[in-house]
Amino acid sequence: MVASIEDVARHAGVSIATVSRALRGLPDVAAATRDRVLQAATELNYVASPFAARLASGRTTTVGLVVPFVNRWFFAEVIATVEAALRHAGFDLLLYNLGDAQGRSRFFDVMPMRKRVDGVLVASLVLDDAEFSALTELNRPVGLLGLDRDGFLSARIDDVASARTAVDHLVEAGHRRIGLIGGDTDDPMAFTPPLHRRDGYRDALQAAGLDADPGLEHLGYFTVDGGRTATRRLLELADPPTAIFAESDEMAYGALREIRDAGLRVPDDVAVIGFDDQPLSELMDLSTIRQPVADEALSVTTRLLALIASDDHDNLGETEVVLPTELVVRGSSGPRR
Amino acid sequence: MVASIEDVARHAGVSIATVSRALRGLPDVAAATRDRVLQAATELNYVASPFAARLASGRTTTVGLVVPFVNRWFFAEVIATVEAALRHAGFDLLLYNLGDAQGRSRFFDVMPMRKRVDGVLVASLVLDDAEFSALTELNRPVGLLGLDRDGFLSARIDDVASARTAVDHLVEAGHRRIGLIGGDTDDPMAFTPPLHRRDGYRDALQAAGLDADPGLEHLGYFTVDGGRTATRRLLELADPPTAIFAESDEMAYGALREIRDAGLRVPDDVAVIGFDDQPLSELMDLSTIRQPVADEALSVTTRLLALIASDDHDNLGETEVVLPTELVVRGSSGPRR
DNA sequence: CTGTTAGCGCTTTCAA
DNA sequence: TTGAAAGCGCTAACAG
Repeated sequence: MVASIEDVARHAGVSIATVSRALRGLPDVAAATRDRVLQAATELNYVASPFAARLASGRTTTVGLVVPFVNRWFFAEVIATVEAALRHAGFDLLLYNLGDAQGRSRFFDVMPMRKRVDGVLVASLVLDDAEFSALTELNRPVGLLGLDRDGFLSARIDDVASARTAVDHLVEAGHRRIGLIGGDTDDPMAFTPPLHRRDGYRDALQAAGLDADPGLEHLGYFTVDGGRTATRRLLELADPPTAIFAESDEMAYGALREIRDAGLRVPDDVAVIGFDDQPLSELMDLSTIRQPVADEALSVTTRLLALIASDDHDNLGETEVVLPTELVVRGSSGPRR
Repeated sequence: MVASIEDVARHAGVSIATVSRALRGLPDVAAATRDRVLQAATELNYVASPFAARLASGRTTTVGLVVPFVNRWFFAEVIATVEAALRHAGFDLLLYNLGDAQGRSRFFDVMPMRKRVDGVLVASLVLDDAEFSALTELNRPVGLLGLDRDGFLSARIDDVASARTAVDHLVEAGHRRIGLIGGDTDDPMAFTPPLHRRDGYRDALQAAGLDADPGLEHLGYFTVDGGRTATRRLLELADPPTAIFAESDEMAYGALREIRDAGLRVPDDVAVIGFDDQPLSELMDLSTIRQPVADEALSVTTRLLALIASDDHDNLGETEVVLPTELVVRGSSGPRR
């Protein structure tokens, strides 16, 4: 009922091999022949069965994208960008969402991507050695997003330096007690930002000659509610901070709300800076660090596709790309009064 | 280098047919034989090549999910839910993001899903007859999310009634001039909510005996910025509304901001109600209509998988499921002063 | 430039 | 309950 390559061959009066060549745009096909094949294919509404092609060629024209979340801003942007780039290149996108810790261990255990992708993209996951091994054993090019590792393609921002920029900004505004709202670095679902942004925060304090006060660091779990709770704790301190650095905009939103609910003003009583520059942050008048998510995703996807297309999968070319971030100063971080 | 079914057969001392049967859990395999095969497979770290299996069986164990956006709350929730359900059932998720109008027409033209999925899920797209035909011609079960149509599985909420509930709520609070911030119903990327929510708005006004004033309806394009702009227009009216119904929470966020920037208070001067109940809406103290996105997505995915598993693809069973929404009253819609 | 042919690695009759 | 064998619909030598 649905046309196969044989139907097209018969229709065009050529062999199936010629059909295959013509349709894939291979060289060494006479223009006239190619036209005839193309027309036959169109008339029969033919498309090649991807599975037969994959089985015969060994190529899957599919890339697996592994993410820890899909419904968070950063990852949604990544998915959108990668999907578009793959579609453009004629590749399928197989999406793998790890979900929770259990899903994560099952994933690396079973490796559902085995035998079904030409390459893999992993977004912002803190991977242990066993997980890197599992990835390597796929024997396919791997691209990392938001982290890097020797021997892997990657694109990321400098989270440490960027966080430091954020905190430096608060320091320059005259703040001496600066709170941190971060992610859980021990979480089995840990992703990369919490680690590095916290380091940047600590670096900045040290550089400014400020004491690191563990009481000023609270967990916000990268959620709005987490940000609120952490802020409440910070405000309850005997000597509360006059400024807060939240490792994500979401947590910063929670902070803004909690500060105002406490009857305090932003930035006069407490200044706030976030990280990401989500679209809502402008609305919230939130100072933040802007990161070029789409550029990161596009960079590593493009290089991954090139690597897949090349015959030498070990010649990575430009391996580790670090993209610049930008301090965006808005109303939430005005100078200290 | 990587084990094939033959290696397992040799290792277990059986034929490849038996390996195939044992590994897929088919009946009529002696327990002892099955154990031997399973052990051999484990030892060799064997997994079947999905493409060979698909070619031979005709089944793809893959579902295509078509969305107009991936980085909006509703769709991100849908993707997360569908991905989890498919993974649980051992299915792959092939994600198709339409992107823009051009991408949309190319998509339905080329139908990249052809020959690669067992079923299709389409989320909140306003489809024309040609597009429905393209879907039907795939000859695969199709599930619709956020819309329905005769002969297709679907799960949705009642957007008309829900919008009416929102506007009724404002009417009951004493409002007589109620603005609408909606989506573009003529947009080629139109998705379903704008149409129905506007109808619900108009129904509610009519039921309350209020005149429909076209000047009170503005486009917010389902974005925060669009919501701001639309609100500005509404506030500039000679006789501005005392309440605004935004067809999405995002647009409502923009409205809240714009109202306050104009020096007005919410809800005393202008009340606002949104639609969706995104996580941020609680933070914003935004009244809204809560819709059970995950339930919708799970409902249609489950039924789609059942349909795929059944041999009679025309026996849809429970076809059209409508899930309840809930009015969530928060601070943005207090009684009119 | 084009055709012939041998697989790719499974599933599925059909027989035993 | 198991095995033999015929495909599934392509791609990729190889030959001409």
